[in-house]
Amino acid sequence: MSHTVGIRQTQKLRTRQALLDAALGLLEHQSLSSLGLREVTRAAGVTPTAFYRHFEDTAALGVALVEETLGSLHGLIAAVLMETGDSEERVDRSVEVIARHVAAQPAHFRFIAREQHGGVGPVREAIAAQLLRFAEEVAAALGEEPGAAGWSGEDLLMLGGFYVDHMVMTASALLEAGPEREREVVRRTRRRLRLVTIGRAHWLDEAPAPD
Amino acid sequence: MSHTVGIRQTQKLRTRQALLDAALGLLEHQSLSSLGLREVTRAAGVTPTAFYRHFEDTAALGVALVEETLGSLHGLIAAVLMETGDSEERVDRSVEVIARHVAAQPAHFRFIAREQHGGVGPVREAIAAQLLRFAEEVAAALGEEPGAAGWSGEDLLMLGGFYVDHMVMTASALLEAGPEREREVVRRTRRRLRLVTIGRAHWLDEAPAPD
DNA sequence: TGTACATCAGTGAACGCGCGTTCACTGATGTAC
DNA sequence: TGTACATCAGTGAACGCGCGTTCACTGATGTAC
Repeated sequence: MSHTVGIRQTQKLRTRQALLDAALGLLEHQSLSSLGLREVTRAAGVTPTAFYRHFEDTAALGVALVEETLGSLHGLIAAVLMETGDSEERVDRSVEVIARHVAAQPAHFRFIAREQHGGVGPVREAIAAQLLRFAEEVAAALGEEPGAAGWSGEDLLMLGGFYVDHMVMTASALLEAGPEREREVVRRTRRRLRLVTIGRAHWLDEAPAPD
Repeated sequence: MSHTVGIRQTQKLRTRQALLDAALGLLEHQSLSSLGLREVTRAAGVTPTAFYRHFEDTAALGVALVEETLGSLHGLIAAVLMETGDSEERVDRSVEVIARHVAAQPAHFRFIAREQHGGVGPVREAIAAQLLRFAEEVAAALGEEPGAAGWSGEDLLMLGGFYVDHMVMTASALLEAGPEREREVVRRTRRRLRLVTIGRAHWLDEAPAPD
């Protein structure tokens, strides 16, 4: 009961991680819906039957990969947005942070970009749920800013979702571009976000009818 | 030589279309990379070997589907953007046009959204090429507007790409939402585009340093 | 128009292969006393 | 601490199945004369 961890559990978690890592590697060049169970176990160095000790099927493994990629990121973007400095600085910092994360874990983000609209329902839903949480976090962070005075909750969420969608889009574009075109993508993304920043500054002056 | 069409060619095209239609139907619930050749021919009502008379493999069929979906759309969005009326009207019209097209051919657009970042390289490239053409067309249309005086070619292309990316994003969101949440997605999309419109109006006043 | 030959879209049998899943098992780890 | 039993992560053989691709073919359509 007062066990530290347990050799058995440690080893089990190690195998589980080996399966996740092997799958992630294979998913760089294919979609989850075509990923084979045997293919994963072969790459992980275990027998096909061992797979069932960890996941019901490859879809369940996909959901676990979503958690691994996005679960630890909560709070990060919102924190950057709440840093001191003017809007432009903060936007630039955000883009930088995304670019760095994508460069550090390219396979994880490629997986998210690929499966966000992929053929495996449970994985799509897991990604959508995580991205919604991000949008809410960003909306809350934006709501703290002086410039957000007078903004409705709905508009803040619209804006938060806008930013999150662009982060995903940017991550995907960075992966597609490769290292040599990265600067170009970063530059374009900054300009797009600057456009949004300018729009935000004049939103209340030229606010639309409530529709 | 002065043949009208040729019975043989007519029938061949009919079979080819049956393969494309069958594939599109199957792709509503799976990705191209997991689509089987036999699966397609079974749904189309021909033998597996007949497939090879039309496509080298399922990737080639995917590229053909990209052409079928996006090839006929060129000029359409640009035309809407060049209509008379103020910015807000034109934006609303654009969203309407997208929503109508997506509602009319949901399977085609789901395919594009799914495969834009999917596991099949040639298809990803075909989609990227078509979307770049759209971005250039939209940029050219925007350049014609009085409000675009003073904009650099690069910024126009940035903006055109921005709009195109959002069209794809919107199409995908509409499909994910289903008919009952469609109004909500349309409303949110309009607000996002309005934000961009406001940003555009003040872009030159608050233009960034050339970086 | 009629005939003889060429073309070629689609057929059907056959192949070897890797798949997901089942089952009884092994042996190291965990637990109770 | 030592022993006897329970647990359970991973094994290895076996299964039936659908896959992509090959090949020689058929018979309707096209063409040359």
